[in-house]
Parts: sequence; structure tokens; C-alpha cells
Amino acid sequence: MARPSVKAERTEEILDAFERCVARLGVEGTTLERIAEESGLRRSLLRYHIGNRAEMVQALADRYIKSSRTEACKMLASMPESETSSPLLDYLFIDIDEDQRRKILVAEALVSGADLYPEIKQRMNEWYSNFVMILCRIINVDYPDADATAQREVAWGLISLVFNVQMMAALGGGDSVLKDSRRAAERLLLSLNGHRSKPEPEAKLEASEELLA
Amino acid sequence: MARPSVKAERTEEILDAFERCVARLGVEGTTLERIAEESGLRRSLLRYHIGNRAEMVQALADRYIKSSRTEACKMLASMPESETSSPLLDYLFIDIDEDQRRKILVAEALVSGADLYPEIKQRMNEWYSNFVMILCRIINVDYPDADATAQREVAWGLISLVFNVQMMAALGGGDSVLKDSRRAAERLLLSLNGHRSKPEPEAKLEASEELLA
DNA sequence: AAATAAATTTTCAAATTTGAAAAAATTGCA
DNA sequence: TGCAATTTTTTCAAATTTGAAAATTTATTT
Repeated sequence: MARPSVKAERTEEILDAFERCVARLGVEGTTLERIAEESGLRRSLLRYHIGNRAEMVQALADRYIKSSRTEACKMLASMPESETSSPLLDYLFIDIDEDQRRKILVAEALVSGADLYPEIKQRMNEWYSNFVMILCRIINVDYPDADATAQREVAWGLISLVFNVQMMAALGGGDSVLKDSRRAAERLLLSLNGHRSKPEPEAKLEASEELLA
Repeated sequence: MARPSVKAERTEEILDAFERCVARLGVEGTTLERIAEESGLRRSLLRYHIGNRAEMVQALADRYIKSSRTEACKMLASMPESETSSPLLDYLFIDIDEDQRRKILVAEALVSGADLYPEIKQRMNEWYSNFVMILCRIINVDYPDADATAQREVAWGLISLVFNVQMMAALGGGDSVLKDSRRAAERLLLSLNGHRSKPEPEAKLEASEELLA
């Protein structure tokens, strides 16, 4: 080996730039030239380090799934052992910085563009299932007696609210929409009441370890 | 006038084709050439009847807003004078044919692409406000004692669920997602309980007439 | 310093997309 | 038929996007 490889770093830089573009312009609206400009690298380097357009999209989706999975696991692990509803809502609606907002927009863009890239369709499906599962586990802490179907309905509702509030935020509606979203999410969680009982901490720990393995 | 003008019909045909493309490929993913192919017309006719790319997008958004507004009013008018929750949920989740599904996907594409077209941003904002308002009026029939904030939260939740179920449907999840969505929507409506009382039919009629004016 | 492997720049061709306008064809009517 | 307004087809140029590979530079090892 003559010269130290920077392929790993460059790949990250390129995909970071790609994500920023996709969040604003969507998958189809993002040209290789634009990614190059955004990353401060030449277009030929995108090709050298990652590949052609299809391979770029593939790489973006791959990295997205992976990082999203570990991020979701971290979130699950950070939950308290009881009374998870409030921290969950904070995590989904309040503690959203620019990066996490972008991640959400990228997910939407990938789902929307999945028609064009069959491989991505499969992966986004797994990603979505995984997200629902994680949310169900957290919901289960406060509402262990709610049946799985009810938990899934609520989890799905939370995801829908998170997605849409970020999408609509592009219209510049201010944070009144954010407040409404969080309150609507709260309504969904509270709809599981009547099944409420004391949480079982050990269940949460098991789940966390299993997922991180 | 020597030859009867077909501009109105052609314009509709072109925008129909445009919508079909946008639902699948998004605004940025749709080329003029593709619209031409989809409509069975030559690209130069798009230009002749409507204009360049920016004007095409503008025309699409304009038509969308208008037709969506009248459609929402028809929906409002079709509601019974009491017990509106069930028909509302049917309308939003069950009675969705291919056309209406496309309309929803187009709305999402327009919102997502609003960053590129400042004029559209404004219009999609109005469109969204109008939709929320209509939903609030329907919700108000069954839950007149719920305060306006609560109604808006629920309306926003319903919209989020409708949007996301159609977006995720592209991943081919089957109709289990549809069922979950409808049930989650039901949970939101039921969360307004405690304020429930007998509906006031005349309120609904007033609203309808005012909107159609 | 020379060799070597990796990274970067440069360059070229092909395909696609869009804008624009001229030329031709169609239709109704005097 | 011939005029007139409208629609449609044809054609061309410019700009953008992508693919691909050659040439150059850079950094490490021997």
C-alpha cells in the first residue's frame, strides 16, 4: 500500500452531501453534479469512490437503513424503565435538530422514490417494520396490557404524525403544527388507556439487548 | 374564429398525464417528454397549450388547488346531519379509488417540491388550511363541545394518517396498513369523547353554503 | 530517490432535456 | 374554393446530465 486510503471518509462525505440534497430536492431532483458541488468534490470522485447513479442511490439507502437501525436502538435504550410516553413524544417531536429532521425527509424521499428502485422498496419495507417494532416495545412499557394490534395502530399513527409534521414544515407553517402533532400523538397514546398497568422493567431490558446484538 | 378551439380539453389531458407522472415520479422526476408520452401528445403541444416547465408546474398546482377545494366541499355536503365520524373515515380510508389515491400522492409531491417553487409553497399552504378547516367542520358535527384546538389536532392527525398510508402503500404493504390507519384515525376521533353531545344540523348546513359560495 | 498504490484532475463522447420557432395541416366559414 | 384562426408537426440549437477513461498528482514504502 503506497498511499493511505481515504475511501471510507470520502464515501461518508459524499453520502452526507447526497442526503442534504435529497432532503431538499428528492431523489430524482438530485443530480450527481449537485452532489459534487454540495460535497466540494468533483463528480468524477463520486464515481471513483462509490459508482454510478444507481449505485449511489443504493449506497445511500444502505447507509440510511443501517444508521437508522442503530439510532432507533439507541433511542430504545435511552428510554426510562417506566413512564416512557413523555420522553418518547419528546424524542419524536421536540428533540429534533437539523440532522434528524433531514433524516426524516430522506426517509420520505426514499419511500416516495421506491417505485423507481426495486431494491430500495424491499429495504425501506424492512426499515419501516423495524421502526414500528421499536415503537411498539416502548409503548408496551406503559401499556403492556394493550393488545399488539392496538399498539401497532398507535405506533403507525405516531410515525405518520412525525413524517407529516416534517414534510409540512417545509411549507413554513411555524411550530403550531408541531404542537398539534405532539398533542395528536398524545391522544393516540392515551387511547390505549383502560389497559394501563404498572410497567415491567425487565421486559424492556431484554428487548434492548436482543436488538443490539 | 376559423377552427374550434380544443385548448381547454388539451389542457386537461396534459395536466391529467402530468398528474399520473407526478404521482409515480414526483415533480422533479417528471420530464416534459414523459408527460408527452403519457398524454399521447407531442412535447411541443404542451408548450403551445400551457407553456414551459415552470408554467406547467404552476398550472398543475393551480388546477389541483381548485379541484381539491370543490371536492372537499362536495365531501362536506355529502356528510349526514349527525354521526359523521364513520362516513368520514370511510371517505378518507375506504372509498379511495385509483384517482383519489393519485390526488393524494400529487399533493405530497407538490408539498415536497414546494421548496423549488415559491409560488406553490403559498398555494399548498392555503390548500392545507382549507382541508383542515373542512375536517374540523365535520368533526364539529359529532363533537361540537370539543374546543377548536382539540378539533384541529385531530384533523391534523387524520390528514397525516391519510397521507402516510398512501405513501407507504407504494411499498406494497398490503391493506393491513390501511386497517391500522383507519383504526388509529378512529382512536383520534374517540379521543374527543367526554365532550360528545347531540349534533346541531343547522350548523353544518350553514358551513356548507358558505364554503360553496 | 525510485517504485507503487491511491486519489484527484482533466477530458471527451453520448444521451437527455428543454427552449424556441418555422412549416405544415386541419377545420369552420364567407 | 379560398380565407382565417387554430392546432399539429417538424426541426434546430443550447444546456444539462451522465458515463467512461486517460492523464496527473499525492503520499507512503523500500
